[in-house]
Amino acid sequence: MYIRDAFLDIIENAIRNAFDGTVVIGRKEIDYSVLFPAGEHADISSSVAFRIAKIVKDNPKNVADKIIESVKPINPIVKMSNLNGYINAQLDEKEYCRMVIDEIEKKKGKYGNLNLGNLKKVVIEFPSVNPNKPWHIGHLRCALLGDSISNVMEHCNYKVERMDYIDDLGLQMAEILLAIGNKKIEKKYDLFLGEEYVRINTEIREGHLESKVSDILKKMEETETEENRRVREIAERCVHAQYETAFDYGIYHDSLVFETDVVREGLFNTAMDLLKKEGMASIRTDGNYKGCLVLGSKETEEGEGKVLIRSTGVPTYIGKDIAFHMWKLGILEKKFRFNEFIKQPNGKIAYSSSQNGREMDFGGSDLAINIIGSAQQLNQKLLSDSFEILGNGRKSIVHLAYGEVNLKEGSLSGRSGGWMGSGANYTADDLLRETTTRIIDVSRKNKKLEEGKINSTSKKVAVGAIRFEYLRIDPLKKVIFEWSRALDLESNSGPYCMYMHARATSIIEKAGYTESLKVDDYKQMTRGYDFELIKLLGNAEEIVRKACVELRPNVIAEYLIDISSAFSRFYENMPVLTGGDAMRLRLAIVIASKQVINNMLGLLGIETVEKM
RNA sequence: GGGCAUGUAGCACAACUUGGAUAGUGUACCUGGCUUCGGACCAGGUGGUUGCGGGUUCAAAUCCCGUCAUGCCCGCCA
Repeated sequence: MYIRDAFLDIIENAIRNAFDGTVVIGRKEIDYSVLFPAGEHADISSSVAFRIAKIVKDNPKNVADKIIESVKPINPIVKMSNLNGYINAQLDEKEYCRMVIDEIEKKKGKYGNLNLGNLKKVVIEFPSVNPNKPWHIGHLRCALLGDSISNVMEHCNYKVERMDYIDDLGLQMAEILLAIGNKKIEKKYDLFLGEEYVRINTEIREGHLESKVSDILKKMEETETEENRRVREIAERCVHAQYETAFDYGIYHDSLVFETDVVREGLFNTAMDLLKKEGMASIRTDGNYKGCLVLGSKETEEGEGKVLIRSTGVPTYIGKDIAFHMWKLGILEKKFRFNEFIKQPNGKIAYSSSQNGREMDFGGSDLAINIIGSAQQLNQKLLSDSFEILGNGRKSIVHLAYGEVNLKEGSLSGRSGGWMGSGANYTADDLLRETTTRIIDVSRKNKKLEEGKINSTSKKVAVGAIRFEYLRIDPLKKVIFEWSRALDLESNSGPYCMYMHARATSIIEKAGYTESLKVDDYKQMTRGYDFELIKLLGNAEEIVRKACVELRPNVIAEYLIDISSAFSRFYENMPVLTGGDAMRLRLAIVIASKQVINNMLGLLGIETVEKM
């Protein structure tokens, strides 16, 4: 960030001096005029003269000249020039290289971090998959986005809580109860449930099972029934199975909230009472919604609004969601209690809401980010609108409406079995298995790893490949999944970046260094491939900021491609070990590059390897 | 009918929030490079009416208006 700031300082001062304070232009506006041109023109540039030209009614070229005349360059900016009105600055490559390398050396794993959050708490909810099926490749997109955005926000100094919401009530669970009976389980539990769910839905479509389902549903929604107890048990067991998948991909959580607890803990009723008191919900006395509690004031038109409690007294999904968010955003006095749910491979315990747990420091934030598919846009809009009122403008819900994943053949429906394939299924488990197999083949051919390490390394590379392939795309875009693309390991890929990291490692090892080395001679620095790389490495903070503010990890993926290919060009063209006088400097650049690639991959949740 | 999102080389993406210099990257296709720190690599080339039509501007993929196409949503389902 400092190069941008240094440049802004210079320009801001120069404008003040050049126009004796008669031109009023905000720092923000100057900031927006900054660009990093691709060509030879400049290392950093500003188009602010065009804007000022309009104010002072002069032509941009004259204005730029005037500004440049009053410039006092500060290191590492050494030369300013005017080209057709653009104010171009040149950096001293030796000085700038020293600054960037020192900074990376100083901050190491924290290089690229910045303070945007001031430790403000944010609850990030993902992927909230129903506990009756395995995660498919669409759920995986949600989970990876949530996980990566959590990483990024943590590195921007937010206090992040990774939350999962488990809908263990509702129709789909009643159907599962009916489907599985006392069947023997011979495969992974989530897959077993998923297949049974598809089977029973075929039967429901063809037969007369509706009344059976609604009987179960009714009993399930009552507390203290066998069905109620059993459904929770199935849900927990299913989530445990789903989390095996999550852990394979390096996805972790802090807290899980089960829908049964939203209702059971009395939290739902408290929430609805509060809504009534605030005049935001009312019981309808006639019309279609007669006898229902409806979101919307008494004056709301007939037929408008959303049902929160049905005339039968059973809460709706949206009703429970609102209650849940009132807790999430600390609007309710009433609290959930939590118990240990599972110890995760990263060493942290995930806690779940539980009848007999204890109160813990979950929820109660001012900011909630929901990573939920675009299909839920309307509900999410209702939610965030409600909370603008409820929270007096201090509470906000941000819905990241990511585009859903589909197949060429159609949707990945859980109910009709769109996620089931002929050879492999479109599950997250199968995707990882297929990708790992593919990577083991490549690894064998390369003969860089001893046989005993091929499997574990290839799994890491596979996770990197998949995570990168998902995260490199703008969250809002819809995705059509294809095996051929998923299994592609070439340039714009995770393995490519991981490969460059491994290459860097191997160069450093060959040079006989393990840690860092001190460089005091930057004379060998040129304006070639070395400087192109250094300029990129210097931009990390800018990139992380953008990714955080926009909730778009793809910004980081894009950056990784840039650094990795610049690094590749650098070491292909500027030999390190045989670099003579330049050897130490080049080695330092390799060490710095390795660090930045490692940090940025880390934000995407990709673990680096030393060899592959 | 109303709302939201998307539309950029054959294919997959970036640049759009904040207008700025020749619209970037990968794949595919064509050409070249391993006795060299690791070829999951590098160098060069072909390929673009930024869906379409207007407008604003010194300057539009980017902003505004209109229009077309695609997907999703609009239930006392979740």
